[in-house]
Amino acid sequence: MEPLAAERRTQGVQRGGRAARVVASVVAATAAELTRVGYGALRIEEVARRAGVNKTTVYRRWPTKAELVCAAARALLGEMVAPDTGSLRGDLIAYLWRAAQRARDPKLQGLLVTLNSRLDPELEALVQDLRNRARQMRVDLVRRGIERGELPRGTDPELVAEIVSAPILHRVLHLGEDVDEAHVAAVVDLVLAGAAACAVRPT
Amino acid sequence: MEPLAAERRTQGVQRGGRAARVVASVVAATAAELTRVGYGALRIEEVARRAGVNKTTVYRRWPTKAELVCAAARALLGEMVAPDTGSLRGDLIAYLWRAAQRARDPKLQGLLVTLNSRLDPELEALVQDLRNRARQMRVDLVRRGIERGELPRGTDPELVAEIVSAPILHRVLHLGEDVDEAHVAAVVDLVLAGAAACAVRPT
DNA sequence: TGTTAACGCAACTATAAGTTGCGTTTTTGT
DNA sequence: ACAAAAACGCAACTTATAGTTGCGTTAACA
Repeated sequence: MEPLAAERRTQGVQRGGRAARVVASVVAATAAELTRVGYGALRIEEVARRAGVNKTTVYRRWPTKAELVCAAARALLGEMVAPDTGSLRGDLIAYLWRAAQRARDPKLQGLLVTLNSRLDPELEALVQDLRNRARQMRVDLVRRGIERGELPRGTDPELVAEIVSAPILHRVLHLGEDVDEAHVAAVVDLVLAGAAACAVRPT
Repeated sequence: MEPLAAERRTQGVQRGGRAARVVASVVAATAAELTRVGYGALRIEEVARRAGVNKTTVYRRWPTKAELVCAAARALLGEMVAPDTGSLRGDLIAYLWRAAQRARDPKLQGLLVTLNSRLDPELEALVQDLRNRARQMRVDLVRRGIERGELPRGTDPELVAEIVSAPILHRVLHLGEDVDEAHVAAVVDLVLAGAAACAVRPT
């Protein structure tokens, strides 16, 4: 029984060989071109030229534009590791600041804009998965803070996680504006104060 | 001195005549096609077919895809009127609930996704303008609440406006998820409680 | 009612997408 | 080391869509 083509495409690439070099350069070129011209105007031939390979090579490994962009996203968007500073306030500031930093990385700019643009149903599944992981990490941070007694029992961790992260994510992902660490801290402090005073109950 | 072509394109169309009908049907078809296939795959010829006109008619009035989408956005995205319920809490809930409702309108779906996707620099100016107006309206609501004494003096109205609106806008515009009125109220209540307890000073 | 602007239609050019066949190079397995 | 298999480069090709042009026709307005 031979391995499926889909597996060979993304995993079965030999480490360090020619194939690995091709994949790496095409992925980098895809991200660069996405930043330069965006998804709609992304031309496979130009990606190939920029990567120093023939366009048939790109077409054979990634038959569609969506698969190419998915591969680039998987390769360049590594998992975030959960912070653990000892306090909820520190964890939230650390997490949101790192998330903001990453979102401002010029190399990831076009890729993130593309993923947030609902351009292809095939990209949506990947985006959903990435978002769910990140969201779960945020909720877990808040839940841990509640268990530590930093917020009242009965506080809804999902609501707090959403309210504290949305202002930062909305700025950097949606508006494309920058944030500084003081702003992150101001948001976290206001929301934590609200949660402490409010004690919203999960429905 | 004859009127500029650009003015004739969007304004000088005679009321009720054939031209007005053409503009209206093309604008509607553009929005519908944006919802169906998105900006990247938007084909002028298909818009024309759907609008019941010839493609040359569309090309003559709107030479580029971006101008066509801009015109559709201007025609379909009317100004929001500021709420005035007497209380800051009521104003914020009313504003955010209406904004969420509008963002969920199926006819506007594709248009809003397009405007949020940074697909064309020509669209960005329009988007910036729309966003700035909306943002200013939210800040004014909060500022009025502070002047009424509903929040402490020294509260930063821009920070509060951002934190209270981002969770809702992030959900409906960025994530494409739905919100109910109870959720809007929960967000507003938590943020107002935080602002009351925090009294962040503008820098 | 005549003048003008807008529209419909058909044909055209140009560009990009995507495919195929074949020879060459690299990797892999023994 | 050497044969088999996989991946790559190259050139040529088909197809599809974008966008333009010229000309005859229709509808609005004074």
